[in-house]
Amino acid sequence: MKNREIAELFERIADALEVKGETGFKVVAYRKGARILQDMAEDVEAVAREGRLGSVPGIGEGLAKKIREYLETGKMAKFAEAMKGLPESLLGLLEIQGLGGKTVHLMHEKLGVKDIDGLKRAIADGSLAGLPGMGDKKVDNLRRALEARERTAERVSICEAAVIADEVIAYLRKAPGVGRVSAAGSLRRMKETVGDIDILACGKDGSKIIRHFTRHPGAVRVLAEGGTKGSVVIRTGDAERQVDLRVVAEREYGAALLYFTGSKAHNIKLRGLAKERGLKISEYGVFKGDKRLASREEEDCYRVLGMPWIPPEMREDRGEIELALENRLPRLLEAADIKGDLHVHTRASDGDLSLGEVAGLARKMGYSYIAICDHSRSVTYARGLEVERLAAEIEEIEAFNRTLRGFRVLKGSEVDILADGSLDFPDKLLGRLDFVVAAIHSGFKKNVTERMLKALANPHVRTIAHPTGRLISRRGGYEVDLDRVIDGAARHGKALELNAYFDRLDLDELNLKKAKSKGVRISIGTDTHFADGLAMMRFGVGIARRAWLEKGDVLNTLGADELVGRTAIRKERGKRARRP
DNA sequence: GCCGTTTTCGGCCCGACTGTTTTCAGTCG
Repeated sequence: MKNREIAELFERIADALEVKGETGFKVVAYRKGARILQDMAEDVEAVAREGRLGSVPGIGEGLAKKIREYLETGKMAKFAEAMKGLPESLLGLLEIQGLGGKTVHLMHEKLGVKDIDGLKRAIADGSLAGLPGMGDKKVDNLRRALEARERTAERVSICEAAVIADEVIAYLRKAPGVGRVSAAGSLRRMKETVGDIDILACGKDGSKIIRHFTRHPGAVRVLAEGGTKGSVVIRTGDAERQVDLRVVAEREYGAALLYFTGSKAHNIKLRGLAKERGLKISEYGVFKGDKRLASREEEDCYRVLGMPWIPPEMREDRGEIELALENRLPRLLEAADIKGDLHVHTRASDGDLSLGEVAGLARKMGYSYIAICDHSRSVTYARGLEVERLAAEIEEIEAFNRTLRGFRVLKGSEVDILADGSLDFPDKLLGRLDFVVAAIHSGFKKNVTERMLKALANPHVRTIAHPTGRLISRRGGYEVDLDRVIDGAARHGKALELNAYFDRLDLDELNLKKAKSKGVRISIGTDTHFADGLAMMRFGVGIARRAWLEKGDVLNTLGADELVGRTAIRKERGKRARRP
């Protein structure tokens, strides 16, 4: 799939044009094209082959031609042309806060700055300050931006962002005269990683609330402290994270929340739509001339634009506005729909908790079941269970279940898919289980696709855990042809997992969309190993919502009887089929 | 470069902030 490659090229063309001073709408068009390609669940090659490039909104004649050229020749003449005379390293300067195309162009032209080191030298020897429009403060800000860049990660995991935001929001609720408080930005949209942490509050006296905010005990630096906006750097562990707060009047809360939640592309589409109708939309409301039509609630703003409220997770300009206008938005999966967790470890393998402890926590979450899926014998580093230990665990769970009412522990396993695609336990043992998750933990480059397909064909397997194996902060994942795995799951009527652990979130939103389009159900499991792990479900649900999954797409919205009953029925069918 | 039951040319989201200016450009979200 070349979607990302081509998106990257368009992105760099946009950067190069910007640095060459060709700002404006051409640059925007390339950036938009890049985003569309990245968001596209379909393989751009297939779309091009079927002659459908022209019908993708945002891809016109020009971009379509360049895409075809790249697919056919592996090259894009426009890219070479745009990069002519520009060192590649120059484009990296655009990532520095406060540096845009104009300034980078000027620095390159007048001072011969080519990269970050060149910029540092130009700051140090004073030549930068000599540029027109460049004063002491700008130079100083750039110096600080360079320092900050070395200290803070570009994006943080949604989990880390949520923990910080939850804490700061709780703290802000104690501010004098504060009204509603909410996370905004990509955190509210539940993106798998988050840039800055954005928080919105309302209240009569913005300055007082912001002063309270900048006095947060974890704040190591205050970047801004005004009447409507505050910005601090908060230290968590060894990292520093920027948290921005905006305070608006209560009557503007909805419009401001809509605006600060984004995404930018969603906002732009909405504003264009408003304009077509003679309206104007800003963070202060939806206006007709000077008349404010809506601003208090997000719902009001959407309503005067002729559509129902759009869930934040959908706000990416991926067709949600068009659907909303036709009143055809899907009813997304909700946290309350989840009846159990389908991937949980205990102390028997590498978890921290006993069976009783994890079941107790699950009950507190309001679940009616969990599936205990400890590792199998080959995963020695995780104390994988031998046959006898799994048999013992099965008996332990059965005995435990007899003591319970209104809750059930499902007997499961995260059984390893071995190098030859066979499973780490014999079928007879797997047949005693309620829920079998198959997974790869070794041989990431060895026939992964074939092994997964073979596992999916086993009648006892219900789902494949973390099907790409990526770890967001650490590694890309297995060498796997996921399209074939999705097709295999569809063929065998099996599910695929959405692993809700924050560093996995695997399948990701694009692959979830693909799976849904093929009719493949998704099992959401937290893969929990410790007490806080079950709560990761919120991220799984968030990503599922970003992929537009509905209740019916997700396996663990079923009750335990239905879930296990289906297994039993399938096994029965399998047996009958095998008997001539 | 994209787009169009107003348009095939002339539009293309909106406002705030900052720092540099003496009326505005650049950048950001």
